[in-house]
Amino acid sequence: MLPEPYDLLPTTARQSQTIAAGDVLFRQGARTLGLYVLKTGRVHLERVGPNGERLIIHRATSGTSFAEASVFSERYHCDAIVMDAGELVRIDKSAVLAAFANPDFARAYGRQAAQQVQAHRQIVEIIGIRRAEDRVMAGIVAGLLDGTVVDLAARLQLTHEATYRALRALVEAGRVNNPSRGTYRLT
Amino acid sequence: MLPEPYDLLPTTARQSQTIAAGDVLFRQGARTLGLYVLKTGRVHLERVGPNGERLIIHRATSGTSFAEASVFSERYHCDAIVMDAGELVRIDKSAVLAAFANPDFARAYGRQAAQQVQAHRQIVEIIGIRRAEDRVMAGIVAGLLDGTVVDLAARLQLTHEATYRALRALVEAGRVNNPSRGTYRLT
DNA sequence: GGCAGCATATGATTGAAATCATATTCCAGC
DNA sequence: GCTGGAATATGATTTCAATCATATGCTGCC
Repeated sequence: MLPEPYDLLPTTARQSQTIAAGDVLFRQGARTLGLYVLKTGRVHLERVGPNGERLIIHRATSGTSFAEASVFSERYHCDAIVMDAGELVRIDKSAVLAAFANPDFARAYGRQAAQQVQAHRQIVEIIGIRRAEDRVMAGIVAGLLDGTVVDLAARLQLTHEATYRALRALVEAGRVNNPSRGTYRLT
Repeated sequence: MLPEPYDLLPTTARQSQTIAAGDVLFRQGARTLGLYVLKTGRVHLERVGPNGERLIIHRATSGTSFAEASVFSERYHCDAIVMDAGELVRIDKSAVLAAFANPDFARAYGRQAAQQVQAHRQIVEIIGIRRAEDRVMAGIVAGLLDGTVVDLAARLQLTHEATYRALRALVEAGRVNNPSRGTYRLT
């Protein structure tokens, strides 16, 4: 099943496809087809700077959508390149635009988008915390430690070494529990 | 005039108010009234962690909206505290929810939200760049240097000193032009 | 016109996270 | 049940941004 709000769209609006590493889903300047929901694998969105630098815009991970803004645009503004093989669903631009006439879809979209914006703002604030220990603590408080420590480290823009060290310091300070290897929770 | 998409709402949905430093716009747990558009001043959104830590969720700046997700929620999930005096507009939750029945509003909302999500993802990617020089370069390529260097530094989560040094290095490397004191642009 | 405050700018020192290295545990797949 | 790869974990070293310090230019305002 697709994540909200795209589960409300007719099945005709979706198109599943498998992707292999190196595949290019779209190129900067190409006509927009719609957005994507990544089931498995990894996809990078990249843009080439004026002097030829490759600038990563976004790294899409399993279970998330990307290129949502393409629904409102004529052309893609970046390249989408598959890093790891997997599966995705393409969702028709026209179907999404049409669905905005349905208030239920519109509200579901709005809710989802507003929550995502909020989550991103919080991430930016947390990443702005300089001390690794404080940053990891904030990340845990924000509920970012749902998967592995390696995942947490990536979300916090820290190396996993720094994250492990911060976790140990937090455990030693009694602010975090470490009931078993690899599991940490708030005291 | 209000930023998109709130300019499409009836004027009855808005309520202007002046705010003073220290004012509390809402508290965590309070019934939601709606979202806010900050005209001038500064507002912090904060949440108290389980162990009493104050965690800043977001720092709203002039011209931006905040608490958008409250439209879809019964209770505010954080505190909103005025840091610097200014003016804002409160926008009724019910008016926004009703407006989603208007496809024009819904699409404008969707477009705005999708673009904001995209911008935030890019910021997160850029902030993840370790070397100050590369980070500043990416920031410039992304068009983040529209105001002062101090503003750029804040957006990049760098100190302004590090940002100035990076800019000088980029100028010396011929990657950035510094036609006059305080102005930098891509070569 | 002078003063306060902020942006610009850069040098010296410090500190903390990145990097490099290494070991163990866990799990999936053969 | 073995093997390879990833997560967990921690130590040693290096690097580079933060911090502290200082100076100048610019702007608004009293």
